[in-house]
Amino acid sequence: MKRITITDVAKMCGVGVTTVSRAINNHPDINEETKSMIMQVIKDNHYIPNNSARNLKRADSKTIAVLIKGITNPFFNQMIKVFEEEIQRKKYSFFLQRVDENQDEIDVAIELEKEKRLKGIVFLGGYFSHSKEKLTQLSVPFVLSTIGMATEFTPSDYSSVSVDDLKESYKIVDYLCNQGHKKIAIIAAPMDDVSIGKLRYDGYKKALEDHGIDLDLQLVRIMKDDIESYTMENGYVVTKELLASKEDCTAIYAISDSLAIGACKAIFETGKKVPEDYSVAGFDGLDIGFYYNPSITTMRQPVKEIAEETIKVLFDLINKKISHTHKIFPAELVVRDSTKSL
Amino acid sequence: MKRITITDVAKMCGVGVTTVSRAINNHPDINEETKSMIMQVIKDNHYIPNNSARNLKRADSKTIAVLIKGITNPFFNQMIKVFEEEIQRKKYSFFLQRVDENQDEIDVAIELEKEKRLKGIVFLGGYFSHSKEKLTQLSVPFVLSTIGMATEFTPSDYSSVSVDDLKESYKIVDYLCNQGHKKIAIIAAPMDDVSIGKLRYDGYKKALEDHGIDLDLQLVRIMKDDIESYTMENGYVVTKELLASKEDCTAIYAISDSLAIGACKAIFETGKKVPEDYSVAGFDGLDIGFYYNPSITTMRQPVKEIAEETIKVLFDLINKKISHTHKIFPAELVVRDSTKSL
DNA sequence: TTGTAAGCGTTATCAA
DNA sequence: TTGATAACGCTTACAA
Repeated sequence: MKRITITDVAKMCGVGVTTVSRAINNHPDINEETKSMIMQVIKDNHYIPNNSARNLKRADSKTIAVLIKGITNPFFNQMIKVFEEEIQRKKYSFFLQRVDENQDEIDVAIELEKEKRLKGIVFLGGYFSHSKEKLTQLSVPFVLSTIGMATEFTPSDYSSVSVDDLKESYKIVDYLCNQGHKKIAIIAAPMDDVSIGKLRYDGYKKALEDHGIDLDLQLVRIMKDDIESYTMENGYVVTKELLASKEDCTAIYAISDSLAIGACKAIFETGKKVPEDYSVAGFDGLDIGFYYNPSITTMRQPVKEIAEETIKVLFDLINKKISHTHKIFPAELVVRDSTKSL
Repeated sequence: MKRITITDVAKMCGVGVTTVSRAINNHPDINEETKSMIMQVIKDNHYIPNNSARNLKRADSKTIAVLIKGITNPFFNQMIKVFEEEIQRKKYSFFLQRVDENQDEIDVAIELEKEKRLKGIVFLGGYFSHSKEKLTQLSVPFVLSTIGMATEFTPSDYSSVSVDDLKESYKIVDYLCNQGHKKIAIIAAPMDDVSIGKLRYDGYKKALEDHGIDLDLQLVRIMKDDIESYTMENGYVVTKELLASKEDCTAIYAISDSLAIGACKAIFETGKKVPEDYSVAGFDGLDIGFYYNPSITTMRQPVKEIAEETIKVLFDLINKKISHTHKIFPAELVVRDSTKSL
């Protein structure tokens, strides 16, 4: 099956390629009749323009790319939907690009920017520890969404929209303490995580401190790095170990809802109950936390608002209305059935 | 920031563009020294080739695209991982393209095929009710993965790898019947679903029939079409209605695990228990089914095997080793805690 | 081992 | 309102 090009279409119609191009791209300077004639021929012959050629020639393209690291993370599911809606509402097209766990998202972004003549980029997931020099290689506006950064980084190099992971993490641990828990284990990220993993852990430490509870390193359990991070499986394996160690604790704070669910399963398997024997709390506000039995106490991130604001900031950046900004949304403590007061 | 092209690099290096191209593409006919010199210049200046130009010029490209409809479906998560591994093992590159719920996947495929000079395509999700004429517009090999088709369709137009949805669905309902259940409700797909939704429903009907149980339309509950299909929320809402209708039943068969979990939640909310008051069974074999409380009885699809075979079939097609084939894998009945015998 | 030059399929410029 | 024609940035004969 030979490929049919714009030239072929032009010949069939007995017009020049320019005219065909005009018809395709809804240019004004074209006779309505010739246009509809051309469109008919195109339809009949199933002609589809080659995007590579278009992108090559075009100077810009009204597309926003969303780069997402860890596409399996259910937390991103709802966000993607909102991104798509918002971007299309602005009459831009939306392009979702998965980036591999061990790929550099900036490299991917630069490549894509050239290929698709992007107007803007949203980064989702990952740690995002890049040098300023690297960042400046991106010549289109970009926004980090729900990628909390340790504050030592100078925030003037990029824009972001997220919750204050440290503060919100503090809140839920604070809640646990107020319920009378003193021995609170945490399922945390490996220490090389300088992003949300570190921030949530810091919030945990600070809350304990403020309640006069000494940090017990035996209760700090790190996700396995040979299992995908933040997953149910990881929470399950880590909690099994914790339980087996006979370490004394009344509550487990998992830094994601998925981890929390894995923790619950591990608890059930040892014949114990949630929350009767152990209170379990998560973070994120995933749907499954509501459907789980018991439903999971968590900090709910306002995903919809975050996603909407991300796009708003991005377009403000594109339209040069603003310089770099950092929007922080509050999370909400959702108390459900997986925690009890002592 | 001016864009830097291959010509710029060539000038900087004092060589021709061909030589630079050779360096980039690991061509053999190039002096090692000039090559490393060029690569150094490229690195220093952060030159990144424009993919649109490459794709435009290249005749073919060793890329396989996976088009997926309903990317939020957790069932696809594991498959994607396997696809990526397998494709990279064959030294091809992997491209994941999301297709919108109301987009025509064939159109997307054709466009992409031109743009990226694809070697092959995998379709995941959706109903895939396309005419033969439409199918022939695709000029590269493709395979439908886990997209069961009603058998009236002539299978000589495409290849597929999946389970026998009708047969496996029959098995789990048969199991329920053997456990003494006679009033088995089903959470099924809308009747315009001619794919797995219909097949699984047909399996249910056949199993009941073989057990001499009359089909009770009051127990056939259809997913809401204003809620995303096959989701926990949908199962939850539908089950709430079922329960409120006071219809008599002892078991609920949901045609996906996510639906089953939603069903459980609805049951809990009315103060009833699973499996004591209602047995609940799902389909797919999602991880969450294991972690849920109670763990969910389900038909586990061998996702890894299916994904691997999909790629194998695709490459056989590409290498012209075979003509269209349809591989069927057996699913496995996994009895867990959400069902009991009467 | 290297370089020149001809496309790949579009869109944009400019003249008709 | 139309149509040549020149790019866009790259790969690849072909020639050197």
